[in-house]
Amino acid sequence: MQSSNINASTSASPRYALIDFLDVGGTMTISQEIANLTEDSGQDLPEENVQIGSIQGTVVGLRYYTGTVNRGEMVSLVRQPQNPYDRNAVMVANVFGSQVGHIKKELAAPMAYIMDNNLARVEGVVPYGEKNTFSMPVNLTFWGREENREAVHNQMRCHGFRLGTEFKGGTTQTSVGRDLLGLSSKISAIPLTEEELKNAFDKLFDDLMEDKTREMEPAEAVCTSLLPHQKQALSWMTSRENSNDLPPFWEEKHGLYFNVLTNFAIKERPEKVLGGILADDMGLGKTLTTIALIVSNFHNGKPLPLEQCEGSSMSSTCRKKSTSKDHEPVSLSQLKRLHADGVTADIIEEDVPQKKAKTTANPAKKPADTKKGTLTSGFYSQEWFCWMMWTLLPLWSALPLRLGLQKRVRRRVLNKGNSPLHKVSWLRVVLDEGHVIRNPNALQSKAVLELQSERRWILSGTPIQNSLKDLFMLLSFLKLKPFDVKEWWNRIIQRPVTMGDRVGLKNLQALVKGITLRRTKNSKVAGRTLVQLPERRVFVQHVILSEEEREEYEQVRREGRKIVDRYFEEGTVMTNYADVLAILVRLRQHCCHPSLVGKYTRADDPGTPSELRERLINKITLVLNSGSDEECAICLDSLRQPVITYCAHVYCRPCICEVIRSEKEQARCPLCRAPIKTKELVEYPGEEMEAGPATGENCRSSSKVDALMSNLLKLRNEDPTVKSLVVSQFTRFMDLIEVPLREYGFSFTRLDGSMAQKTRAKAIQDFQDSSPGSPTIMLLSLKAGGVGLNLTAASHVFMMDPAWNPAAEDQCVDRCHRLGQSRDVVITKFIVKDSVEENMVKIQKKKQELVDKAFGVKKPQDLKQARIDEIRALMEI
DNA sequence: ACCGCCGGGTGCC
DNA sequence: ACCGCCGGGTGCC
Repeated sequence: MQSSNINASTSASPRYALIDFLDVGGTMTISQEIANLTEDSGQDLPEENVQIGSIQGTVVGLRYYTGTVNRGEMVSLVRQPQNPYDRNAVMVANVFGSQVGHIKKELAAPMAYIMDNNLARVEGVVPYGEKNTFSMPVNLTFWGREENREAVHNQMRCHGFRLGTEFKGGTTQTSVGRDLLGLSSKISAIPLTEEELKNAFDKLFDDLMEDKTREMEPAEAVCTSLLPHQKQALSWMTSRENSNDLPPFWEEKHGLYFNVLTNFAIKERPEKVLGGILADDMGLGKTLTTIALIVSNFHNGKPLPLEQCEGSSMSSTCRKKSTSKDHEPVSLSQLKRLHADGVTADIIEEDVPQKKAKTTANPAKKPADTKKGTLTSGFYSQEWFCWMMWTLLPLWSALPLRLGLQKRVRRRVLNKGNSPLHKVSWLRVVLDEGHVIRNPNALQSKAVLELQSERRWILSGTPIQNSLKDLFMLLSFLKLKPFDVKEWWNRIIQRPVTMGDRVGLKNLQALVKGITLRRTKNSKVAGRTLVQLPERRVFVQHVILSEEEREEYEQVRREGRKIVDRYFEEGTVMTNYADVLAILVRLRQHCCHPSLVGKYTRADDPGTPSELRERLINKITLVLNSGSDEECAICLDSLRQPVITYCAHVYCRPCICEVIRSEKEQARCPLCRAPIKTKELVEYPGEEMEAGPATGENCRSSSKVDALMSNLLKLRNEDPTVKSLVVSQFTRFMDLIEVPLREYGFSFTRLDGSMAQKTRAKAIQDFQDSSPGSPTIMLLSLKAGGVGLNLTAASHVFMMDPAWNPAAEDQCVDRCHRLGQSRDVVITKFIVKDSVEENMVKIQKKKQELVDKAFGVKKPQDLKQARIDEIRALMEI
């Protein structure tokens, strides 16, 4: 190709980020459990959605602002405490955030009080007068907790206003939404029953594939051939990226742009929404399809120009592959080298736009083009990404190498606003396993929303995990206006739908359909299911404890019960939830192997009262030994020099000390905002503990280990080539299992969260190797068995201990029960009889039923009660 | 007239 | 704003 082509393509901002959130879906860590608890106490709970009253007010100052509204359109009310003319000022803004005016000051006074004290949220609708020059009426509705009703009414009365229930004359109804079904208003006024709503939710993401069946061939550089459904996805994704159409639900009408869902109109053409949600079921090849998209759809629908690679340490490889017809895959060692001296270096060394690449391994090719902040010179991280992925295609099993990169990216992204990733105008940002951004409070979610990009994709098999709320962040990331702002999402979709509003539900369905492609393994293309996987059978094997084990178990249970009983008496179960979980972990560990339960040595610490210290050490020990590779919430890496704060959150010592150093006296815990001090950090006693049970005790077996071994020996007798995964949540349990594996001469590998990427990749490669003498067993920590991992060499899975989250187990099994698996997969779950494990299984089932029943409409008090009931059931109280 | 009334200037918060 | 409000001009009928 001529150099002019290179110019054209490079100046067109060739950038990608494929951001992988790998640690999803694994076991829940204790802190995650707690985070989930608090997550549910958000402000949009039904109990806070009581209508307190309504009143008509006045919007003034219209002539000073550009924001306009339509008849019946919603407006938002925003406090302006810093307003120099009136500290009670309440600003009125339209759906697009443009200011329309202010609330008249007499009314703003009581409103300010109510809003500032969180007595109620106020929502506005303009009933008429939208064309007025100076002021317009606004119907204000106050929403809040029942207990604040009196206070709100009083405050309004003090200022001479009386809140009513209805607006006289005119419509209370906003003109939001089109009656898509053509239902008469009578029918649509009948709210949906809970049952109907549940059904609708179940089906919300069912087979969103009609009209999306056109296939597209990927660019030549994609060496793996795509399945028909993948070609369809590629075609759909390409059309979503290249479309010059208005974003979903927008229409042009006499020079104005209307949103058919909301009836909102604006003069300016709404920004394009290029991208969407690829929500295919696990194992259908979402990532592969996306990589095909990256390679096939660059600018103007043309493939990525491979010549860009020229001059880099990778160029020879890339060019050879792209020009010659035989797409011989690069070797693993080549990839490793690239990983080591190319990409990693680029990302670490802040290669920022407008600057030349400094990395010696990647000499800059052209001077930087500083226009529009785009980046043309040298080999910056983003180009490296696409090259890495391209070269990886024929070598799909080398995926973990790529994943190693993603972790760095994730950490980078978190360095909010300041990260090199935030300074780049990306062509495309893809969130692999994008549902993890569903918590809007999480730093990673906030950071990801800040990324500048032309095209955005979310890949997720489970776009909605718990409730409708989960969808909000996804729309927010996709910048699908106005749903990227919480208030509008709540008012237009979430509240109407949870209150059973039919039009709201129709709108939601249209919304999802317009931006989502989803197929399941059972979806049919031309009468055939997409993926024909071998069978998958699950057996539960009950394990009976030996007399000695039973005695020990009962003792631990009695001790735990004593503590939990006390919490119940005090009514402090929820405040001591972490403690209760800790006790449960001990019991679960006992079911696996008695010596799993850590004992700690008490060291003197003059700074901390011994009782507190004991409790804290207890907690940190459990966190670290839960087998779930707890991360430090600051650096997001595995914990190094772990310490626990008085508020019971665990961080790396250097990380938390840095926080305290920079914030000084104001230092607060990043997770709970409790004040923290350096001298109030309690260390993990560490090594002595690890060494503790390593002697003598380890030689002892356990009933569960025995049960596993007899299974493994039987299998080996029947067929010595059969490979198995042995999965546990406790890495130290895996240590203990290694002993008899060696004793019986099994060749095995191991994969857990603490392993470096290099050893990880090696372990996977060894295991997947089918040559004689290769390992037949892989010890796999549940957490490490995350998305993307390919372990199809195994046809047997032994789940050593039940997880709280059955989905995590399923996902782990999917590592081997996926494309490429030729044998039937047999899953054996070991459950200790008459133990906390049996109770866990019962709760898992019950929980599933509950979730099915109350999807999206669960009440928080029920949830809290459910947790307490769970604890009761687990502890048999 | 320390008022009323008139009519011009003016205008969110 | 085809309003309200302000403050200056003005003043019997």
